[in-house]
Amino acid sequence: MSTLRNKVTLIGNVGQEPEIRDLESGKKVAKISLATNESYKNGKGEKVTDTQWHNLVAWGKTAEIIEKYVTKGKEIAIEGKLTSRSYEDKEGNKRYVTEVVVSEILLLGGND
Amino acid sequence: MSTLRNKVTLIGNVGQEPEIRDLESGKKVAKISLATNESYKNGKGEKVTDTQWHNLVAWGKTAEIIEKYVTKGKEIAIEGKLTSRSYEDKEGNKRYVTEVVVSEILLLGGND
Amino acid sequence: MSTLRNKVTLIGNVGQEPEIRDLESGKKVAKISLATNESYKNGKGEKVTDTQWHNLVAWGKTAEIIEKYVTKGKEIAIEGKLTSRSYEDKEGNKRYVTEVVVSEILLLGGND
Amino acid sequence: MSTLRNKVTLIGNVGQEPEIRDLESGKKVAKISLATNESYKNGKGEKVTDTQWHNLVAWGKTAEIIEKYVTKGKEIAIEGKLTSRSYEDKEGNKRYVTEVVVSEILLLGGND
DNA sequence: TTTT
DNA sequence: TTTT
Repeated sequence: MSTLRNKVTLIGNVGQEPEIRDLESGKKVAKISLATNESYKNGKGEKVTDTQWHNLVAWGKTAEIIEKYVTKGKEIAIEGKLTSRSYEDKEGNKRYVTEVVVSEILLLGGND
Repeated sequence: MSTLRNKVTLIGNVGQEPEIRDLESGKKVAKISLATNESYKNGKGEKVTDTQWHNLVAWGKTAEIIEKYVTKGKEIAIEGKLTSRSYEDKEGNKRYVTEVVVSEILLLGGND
Repeated sequence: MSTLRNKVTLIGNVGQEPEIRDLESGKKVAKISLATNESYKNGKGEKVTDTQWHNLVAWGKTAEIIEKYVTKGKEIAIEGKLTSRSYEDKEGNKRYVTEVVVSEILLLGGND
Repeated sequence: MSTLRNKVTLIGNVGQEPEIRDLESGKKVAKISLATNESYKNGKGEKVTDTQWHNLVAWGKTAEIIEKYVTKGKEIAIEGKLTSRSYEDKEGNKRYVTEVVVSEILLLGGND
């Protein structure tokens, strides 16, 4: 499972309460919507903010850590892999979803 | 333009000839479809290959390097940012596209 | 100046007040001693902490940001390059120093 | 063993045949001297090459992969952690060594 | 939908 | 020398 060939690192803020689901296998899955914010001056010297939202998925042990410690607004750092999958929507159209499968998570700010 | 908050690193093979477009501004845009391959043994000891395809976009100078040196099949390493944008398709449905905006590219294999 | 070929990312705490020097050119240099902490359970189930100390150097604009915002104890994330250089000590022996030349810095915790 | 807090990624060429040692425990250790090359134009428009040499150490399974596949001159990508340790030299002076402890290795060039 |  |  090469992490060198496909690696995503994000540092940002959690947009909503993580969504936790229990699988039949006993394993957990956690989904997080993560914002990465970046602000810079544009050509006219105005401050511009660019926010990107990312879909994160975590399994097993990482999902359990998220369930326990990650809440809306928290600043976290994650490392993972970029993955895409397709599915058919209700109208039978092929849809694509891109997600970051989280392999490691770090709680920043040490506060709360 | 913080690269620390949102960073993607991919090492893989180019799936097709890069698509180059000249913008009215004189700038170039390059699009690449990149495969990252990973093989591992599954529970039964069978070798499984998982290929992820990624949409890359590059602007300006990076696009020019791609036009000159990157061809189908080439092994490259890239660094960039994970971005998503939405658009409306012909039926007026909102569609999402996730792309990696390339900030740096490395030609591997030292061949040719 | 390829960042892809030589990249270091550290998230840790600043051990002492950064050392700032003004060069004759008007440029600034900042030196930081950064601790990265990692704790894990050893074979006997005991919690072990492993702290690594890193020598960081930053130039110009990055040094100015450090002078303004970085203080002892702060949690920061940095990206940079791994470099080594040698010098002769007072006894004429060749000594080696390894430093991380910082290209980007992020102040974490958003507090203070 | 957080990889997010302390991460080094290097893509470069192996300077000499890796040095392999068998430990009493049966485990192997591999040492590699890796060059990362970077070339750029200086102020006068002259092409300058800056080569950095890095000390890599790998244990166990990674060391075995190195023993089998890595030879002088090979282009490899590695991921690891930045570590320093000190020892006393023959004259009783404290010396510092900085090494990258390799957690993952990738053979590039797909040749041989 | 977060945060500065 | 930091921090949890």
